[in-house]
Amino acid sequence: MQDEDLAAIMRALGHPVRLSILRIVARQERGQCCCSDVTESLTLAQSTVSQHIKVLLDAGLIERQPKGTRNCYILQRERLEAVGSAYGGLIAGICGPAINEQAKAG
Amino acid sequence: MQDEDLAAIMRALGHPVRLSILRIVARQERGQCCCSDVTESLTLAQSTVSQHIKVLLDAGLIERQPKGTRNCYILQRERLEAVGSAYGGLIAGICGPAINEQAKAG
DNA sequence: ACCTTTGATCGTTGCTTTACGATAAAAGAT
DNA sequence: ATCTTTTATCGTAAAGCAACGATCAAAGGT
Repeated sequence: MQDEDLAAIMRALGHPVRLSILRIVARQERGQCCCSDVTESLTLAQSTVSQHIKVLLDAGLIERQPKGTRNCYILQRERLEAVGSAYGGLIAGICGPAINEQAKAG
Repeated sequence: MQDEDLAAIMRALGHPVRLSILRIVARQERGQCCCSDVTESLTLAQSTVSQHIKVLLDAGLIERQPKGTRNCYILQRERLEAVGSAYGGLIAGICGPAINEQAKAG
């Protein structure tokens, strides 16, 4: 994963409300999924929640699934885990091989 | 680590230039450290770089170390790794126990 | 004592984000 | 066919961010 992509995802994760939304989506996933559920759990206007959801959608962290009159969302677990790996890679490339600076060049 | 803190750090990591700065700091750490080094490696004004550095400082991802007329920066490896763990915890709490929704309540 | 280097900070400009209410479209219910 | 529910989108205001040049303070060099 490229720096720009990782940064974009980090930005998407960089708001406490959006972390909450991820948790809410995860929690309710097996019963119904949600969206007005999310709005109920947060003291925010529906339009605001919808906007946050869009950010998560654009980052590929959740997926939309129309279901009748409502839109359900499901976690993109693989993507969430890929972000973890990408970050791990960044850290490894930063914290590990910092011992010899030539490592990057060679 | 709390959601708000994690989100704040994510936001700090949410800009490609700042990821680059982390890399540059890591690379040069053992020789001199840097700062004008960073500015040289990036096609950005010194003030802009300084601003990005401040964001990383405030997030606790690097540390300042005055050295004569220049300011050197060093990675806060533990913090970077703590972020990885915190994210891992988030993922685990989200991707794992989503199978039974009662887990969170009980 | 003076000049230079380094780098933080200030002030500004333009863009993006966050929050809101209002509106509109799609699906279901009556 | 009409009404309701759900939710995305629009428009907007306020706050925040990213980039810049200019400036100022601190440390070293001459």
